[in-house]
Amino acid sequence: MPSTGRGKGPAMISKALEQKVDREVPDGDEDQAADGIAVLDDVDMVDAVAPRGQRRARKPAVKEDTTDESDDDVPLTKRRKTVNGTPKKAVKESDSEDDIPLTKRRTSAVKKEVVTQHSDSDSDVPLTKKRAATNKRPLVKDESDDSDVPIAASAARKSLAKEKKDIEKAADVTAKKIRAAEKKKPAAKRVKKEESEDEVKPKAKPKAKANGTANGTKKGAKGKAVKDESPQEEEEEDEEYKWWLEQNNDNSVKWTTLSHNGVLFPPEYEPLPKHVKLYYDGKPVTLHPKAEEVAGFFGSMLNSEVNVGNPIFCANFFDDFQTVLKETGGAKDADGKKVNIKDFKKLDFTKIFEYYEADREAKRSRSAAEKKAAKAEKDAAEEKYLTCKLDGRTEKVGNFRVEPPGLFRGRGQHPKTGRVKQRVMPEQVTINIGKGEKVPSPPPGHNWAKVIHDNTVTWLATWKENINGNTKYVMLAATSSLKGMSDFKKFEKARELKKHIDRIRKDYQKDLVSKVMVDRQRATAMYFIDKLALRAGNEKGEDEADTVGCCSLRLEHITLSTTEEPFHVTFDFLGKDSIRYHDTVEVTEQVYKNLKIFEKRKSPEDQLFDRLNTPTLNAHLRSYMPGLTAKVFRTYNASWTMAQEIKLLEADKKNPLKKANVHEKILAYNEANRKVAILCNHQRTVGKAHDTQMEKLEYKVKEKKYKQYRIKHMMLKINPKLEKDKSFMADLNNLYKNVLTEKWIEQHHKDLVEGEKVKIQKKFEKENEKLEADGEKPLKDSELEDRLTAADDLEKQLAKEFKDPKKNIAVENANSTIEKCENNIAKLDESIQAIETQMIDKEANKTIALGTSKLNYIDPRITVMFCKKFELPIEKVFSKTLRDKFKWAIDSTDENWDF
DNA sequence: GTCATCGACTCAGAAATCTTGAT
DNA sequence: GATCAAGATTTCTGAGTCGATGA
Repeated sequence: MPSTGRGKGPAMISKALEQKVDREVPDGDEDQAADGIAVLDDVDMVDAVAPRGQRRARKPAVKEDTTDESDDDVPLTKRRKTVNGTPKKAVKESDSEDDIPLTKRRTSAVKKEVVTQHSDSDSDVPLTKKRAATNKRPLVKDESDDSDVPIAASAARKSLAKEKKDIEKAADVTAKKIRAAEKKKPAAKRVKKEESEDEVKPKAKPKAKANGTANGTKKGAKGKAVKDESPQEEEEEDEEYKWWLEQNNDNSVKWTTLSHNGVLFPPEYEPLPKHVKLYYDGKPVTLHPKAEEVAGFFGSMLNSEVNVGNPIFCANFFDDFQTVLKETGGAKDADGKKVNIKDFKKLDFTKIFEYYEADREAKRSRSAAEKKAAKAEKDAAEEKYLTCKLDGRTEKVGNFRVEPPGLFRGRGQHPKTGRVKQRVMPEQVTINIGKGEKVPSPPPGHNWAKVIHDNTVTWLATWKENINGNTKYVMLAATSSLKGMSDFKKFEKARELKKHIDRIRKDYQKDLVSKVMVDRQRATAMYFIDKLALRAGNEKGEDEADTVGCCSLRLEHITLSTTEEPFHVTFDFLGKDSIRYHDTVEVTEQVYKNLKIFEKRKSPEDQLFDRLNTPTLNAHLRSYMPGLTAKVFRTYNASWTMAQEIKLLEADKKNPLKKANVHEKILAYNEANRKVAILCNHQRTVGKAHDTQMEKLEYKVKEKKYKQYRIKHMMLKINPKLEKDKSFMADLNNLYKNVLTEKWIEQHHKDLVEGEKVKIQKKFEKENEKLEADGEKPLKDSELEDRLTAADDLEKQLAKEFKDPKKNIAVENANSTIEKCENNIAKLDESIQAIETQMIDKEANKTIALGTSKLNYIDPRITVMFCKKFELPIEKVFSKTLRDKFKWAIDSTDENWDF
């Protein structure tokens, strides 16, 4: 694991160091340099240290003594912490300000800002340099080296960065407006509002239909999503608990009564049939069922290249497999002699894989009735676990199934990936249930680990997994009231940040030039968290994948630009789930300078922000707003971006979206959604079939263009004078030379003939099947041969056309006129356009996952507002589950709602 | 008082399953 | 209306965040 590199940099930033870095940084725009990036020579900012060496709040020297700096030379991890884990600064500020209404606190904050020379115009500088990325969703893949970086994402991120300038300006204006409005309110009311901010409930409209469409129409008539909403269910919905209409100010108590039926254990292991064996060194071996089960874990996933192709996965599996073998008496050959399994490469799981594949295939190919029966049986077994009673209400349980044993699939280079996840026994499971409620029975012959009655938590059952010692929980479904309330509070907190964002931004811009290293690092980190939506970046252990977030970035994860592209930083690191973040962004000159300073005296594997960690950062953020953490910025920026994108759509009076068709409305929504997904770096792996699917679409386009080409030739036959029409002939030649090459036409002709043959053959076979079923004689083979001559004729005709299209493409319909031909060409044009739009959309979504942002980051009320404003049925953008999850938003939001 | 560890929760992409639409 | 592939949705469980806890 790389060293933390903590405390390697100086505690204070000397003027000499600043000047040295100044000489090193590439020449930038003079105006920009003058724009609020001066070194604060006149304001001596220091880390004040308490007499006993305890860290003190950072204050201007004019107000506090400048003392020993030694503490700043001490790595963070070695430093003494602060009161109750909260740095003194936060404590001090909250001491002095916690009791003051936020609106009043703001006044003092503004006063502080006045003393600085800093201008906030830095925030107006676009994050990335303007790029000639005219097409937001390029169809052609960039030829750059970063083959696994989402190209579309990268290009779109650039355009998003340009928009961010306006988005931030709007945020600034909004924050000021909110505070101005609150200032006008009577003081008593203001205090009350701020105190209960977290508890404000969305207002439900009197007659809102919880699950209906946004515009009040009946739910969509198609699809399963709506099919399973029976009248009975609707009736139940009417009696449903609308928590958003009630006040509940107690955060610690999650429920009063709770009853449930426990958890569902996976079925016992079914040993393989006797003839299905693991092979070692070419010979079949017999294993104890326990070892066979483990071999089966690996054998059944041979097609999962991402796992079995990973040497760590294989090594860990083999290690655990050998342990199980030892414990169970090892492997034996056909004669019952012991086989020493010591070389992974000699293991052959093919037979096991084939067995499980055949099993999967058999399941897939069951008849509809069989599938239905199996599902009914499964549903019946699960029924009692599906719901629980919480405070007398029926609520859905989420993951009531105990995770089955298998191989741990750690993402990326997780050091434990491939290890055996053991079967969870009832003796490991703790049940949480209401006092006096009937405790669910453990499986026969077993006991629960414990039964507790803790109403301050939301889980129903828990156990520890054996790989990382992590706790697993059975919790309520996302559609439950508990999760809904929690979701609502999350978005309200993000909305609360809206009021403070301008001064937070001003403050960190100011701190970017602080003389105190820790402040300057924190400000730079905040800049990244705010502008790039980076995650906080907790410290990670040796036994986890090496992934980072903002605070844990190392020098090796950033590259500062050279003179050609001043003030650009390239980020290249693995984030959550080992998803690569690779992007070059433009930063302000001051941020660039800071990074240069932070790099001094460090190695690539050292921490960039060696004086910062997530608790310190979050403690600082809490000083602005109760409950503010780095994570809130992601929610805020995602929702704010979405809301601004929708405002842009609204502002487009030339092309009113309200009048557009449903498809265009969905596209517009997805386009905005995509911007949020790009901001949050939500990626997905490119589907295996993506390239072939794109090729198919491309072929379809060419096919249609070929049809146009033929029609144009027919037009020449109908009206030979067209040959003198320059524009007509140019179109025709262009189609031939630039779109349809000779080679392509030749191949297409072959495809057409082949297609015709297949069609004839299939029709023939089908007719024969029918005849046989009716007990009649099948058609003779000679009949098929006769019919196939039609394909031969087509082949001859196409060959002639290929040789001399002008002469041999004949008018197919005697009634054809120039006008009819033109109509046909226009129709083909429309169809081509539709396919091309589909291709652009498909390519744009190739590596970007829209779901995560829709599910977790975009305030659902923005979506509901969008649907109501532009008259789009909500089910077009929210699936059934999302409609259930966000019932509170659907029920309480109108078209004028604003984030 | 400090700080590593733990507990409880949210967020995340892959895989599994279901639905839709073209042929 | 049967079949099949593509697309949409749901499920699963690993990976984060962040506050609390206790040595």
